Amino acid sequence: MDSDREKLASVPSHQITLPVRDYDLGLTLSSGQAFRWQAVEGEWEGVIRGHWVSLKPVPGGIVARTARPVRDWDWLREYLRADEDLNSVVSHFPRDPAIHAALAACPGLRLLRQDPWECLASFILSSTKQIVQIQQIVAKLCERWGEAIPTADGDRLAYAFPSAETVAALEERDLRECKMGFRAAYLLQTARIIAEGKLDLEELSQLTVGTARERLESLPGVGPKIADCVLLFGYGFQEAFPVDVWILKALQQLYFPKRQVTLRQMREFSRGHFGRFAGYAQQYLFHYMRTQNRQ
DNA sequence: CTCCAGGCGCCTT
DNA sequence: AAGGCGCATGGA
Repeated sequence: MDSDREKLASVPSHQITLPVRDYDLGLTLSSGQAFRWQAVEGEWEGVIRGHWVSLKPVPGGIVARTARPVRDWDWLREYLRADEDLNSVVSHFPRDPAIHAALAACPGLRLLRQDPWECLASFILSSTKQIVQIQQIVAKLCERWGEAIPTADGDRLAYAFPSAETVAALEERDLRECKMGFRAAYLLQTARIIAEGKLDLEELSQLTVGTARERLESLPGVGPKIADCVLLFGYGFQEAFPVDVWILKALQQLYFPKRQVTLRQMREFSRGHFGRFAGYAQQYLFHYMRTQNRQ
């Protein structure tokens, strides 16, 4: 019986159902950690490590459809962190009113585990841009310079995220065509450093979070905030706590309503206060602030 | 029209 | 160490 199931599971297929709970797929994919997801008729279409995939929430799980038959679905489980137990993460949060409100405001919000290069490049492009605009820039970059890949419906194509080597071979004006402005030079220089092997992105996952952060911050266009985003969303260093303008507002308003606190002091405070899964707490506070601000 | 956006690098104190 | 400013671009 079990061996039959093994055999069935290893047969290449265009579809799989991943069992998950406490998982708001739409909220997670549109929460500003990844920039390539599009809502199409109740499903979410995107590209993960060169696989076009469509995801649909169903009771008790997520149904994934691909263009080509797939034997090993680990890339998808890893990306969605499908095996992570949200309750055990939340149990490590500090018990304060701010976290409580943020948790209540966005149940089922998750962290993704993205490809490090795509994550790094995307967040280099994120500085002083709104999420919608980052999505547009990344879409242009992929359409213009990414490899064309098949989708589930015949003639329509999707595009992979261009590799560091591909970007490194371009000129700055090629990148500026994608409307990324002054970020073009940063992306190009960073791509060349990686393509030349001067920094090994694969190796970073084996370092301590502090050393990995130092390496990332040595790249042009990568400061503390972007480094923390890459550590959190691309490598799964769950203690990383990106501090951007929204989080600054959130911490100021929720934890220091009486006195003005500098960005540096906020980084200091967040390191001590939020614990092992600080990155998850950050994502909840970030999204909480964004939704509050909408009205 | 002005203001600001999931910042960073460089230049002053 | 800490603060101010310019940087491209587009949406509100």
